[in-house]
Amino acid sequence: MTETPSATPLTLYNSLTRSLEPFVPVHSGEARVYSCGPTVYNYPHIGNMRAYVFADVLGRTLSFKGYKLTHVINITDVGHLTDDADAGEDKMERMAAVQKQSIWDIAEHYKQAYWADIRALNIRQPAQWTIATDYVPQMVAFAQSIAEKHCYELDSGLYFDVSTVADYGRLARAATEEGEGRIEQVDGKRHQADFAIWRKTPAGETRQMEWDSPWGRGAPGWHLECSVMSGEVLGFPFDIHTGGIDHREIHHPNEIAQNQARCCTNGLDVAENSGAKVWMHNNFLVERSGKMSKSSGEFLRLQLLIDKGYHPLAYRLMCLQAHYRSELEFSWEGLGAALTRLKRMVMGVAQVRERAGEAEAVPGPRFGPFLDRFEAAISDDLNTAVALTVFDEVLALKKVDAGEKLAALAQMDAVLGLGLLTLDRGTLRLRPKGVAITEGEIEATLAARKEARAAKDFARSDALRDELAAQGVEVMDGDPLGWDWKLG
RNA sequence: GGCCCGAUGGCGGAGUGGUGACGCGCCGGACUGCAAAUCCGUUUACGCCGGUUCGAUUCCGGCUCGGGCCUCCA
Repeated sequence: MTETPSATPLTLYNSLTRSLEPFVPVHSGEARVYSCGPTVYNYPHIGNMRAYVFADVLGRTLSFKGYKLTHVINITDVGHLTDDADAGEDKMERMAAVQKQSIWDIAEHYKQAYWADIRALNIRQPAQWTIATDYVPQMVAFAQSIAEKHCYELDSGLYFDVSTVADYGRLARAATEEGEGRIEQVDGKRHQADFAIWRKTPAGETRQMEWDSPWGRGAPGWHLECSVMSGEVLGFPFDIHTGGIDHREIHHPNEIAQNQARCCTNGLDVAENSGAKVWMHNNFLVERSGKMSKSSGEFLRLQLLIDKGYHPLAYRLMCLQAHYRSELEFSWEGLGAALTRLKRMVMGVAQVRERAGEAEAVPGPRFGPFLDRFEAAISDDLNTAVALTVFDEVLALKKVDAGEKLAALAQMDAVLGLGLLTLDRGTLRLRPKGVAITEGEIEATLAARKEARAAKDFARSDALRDELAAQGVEVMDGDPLGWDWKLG
């Protein structure tokens, strides 16, 4: 019997070719990944966070496969307009006006909120966070380098002529011509798809964020930022560029066009010409009541789930149960299901930990086939849903060495990122925001109930249990914790 | 109008040309004073109509329904 000695090759879906491709790093043994991060003009909603859970699993998988990972996530704090007609307001400027704060304060506040969510979801820190406003000089330089051959100037700014690069829009699979004329046109644009590289501050106005440039005072275009930051930090071409599936239509095709111009290449027949070899996009988290849209006003924040008593890692598990390229249906019921599963996993691992003791161990041959299947699943375009089932199978194995089992579980959790080796049941018991009862009161009532039970006064003990239930506390005699919050 | 995607059991969600993943729920059992928690076991599916095939949920065509993008969004 030959154990599979060689690791399963990593296969990833490349949006540019719309096909699964074996991962071949640009630099041997390395993986350089750039992920489109948030525009920090508002809180992220849980759908936004799915993109970072996805990017995190990708990064963890690359690490698991032995690649030296360099991951960069950007923070956009300027230039992202409220619409794509190059005529809208800057999102940052608008929120600053609404909240009567400086744009810098807005950026800082929402950046911190985003980072809090990143931590709560056990998303690993990237090698570098790039902040757009830190790269303005480089953006100007980038723009200058492509201006002559690929851009033209209008009163409102410097525009990129999409006809100057081959295969514009191939990523989106969109026709470049026609157009229903449904978006507001900017006077003078040569092609509907042309986009702003530099937006001039209108005469007589002053923006909170503006810089000098050869085209006058103004701000960089949104698409320019990602081309500049990814190229600066990772170098063209780098391995993988990730983002939400919505970016596949506009933002990334524009980024690719800029990269083609910058690299002085033309056609996209050679993947390197797009700046990144592989473009990956996660699908949306959807909610039946409508799309998860910020502009619709209300949206689900991670903090809301926490306030209701759902541990954030239950949301991460919910994401992992589905493939990143599939739409995922959000519901409270589904989130509750994930929390229940997470609790059981955590309890199972805790038992293994107890029996394993302190001894370090490595998984023996008994675990080989399982770990192979785990790796095969994760290597198959990140099939976390199947990988999870392998984890569960290993957890359920009887009569195996606890230390070895723990080591096997640890290897898998390093990819899943659920923190299963450090979490305990108590940590998952989040206090819902709405409840008034204190834990001291709960303990007191539980003590009284214990006495009643000892005295076989079941009427009283049941009454006390009902009393707790009415306040959102569920009594569980056979559970190590003894009680838990009831979720609405 | 244009481009694209999907349709799997109560819910979510994998996957496959032929032995019906998995999770949660339900049901049964163990445990419990009774419950809950936990553990064990069990149940239900592949939108409709054709075609290819020895055989299709899986491939092809049509239909119906749903969704996304084309306008800010991960």
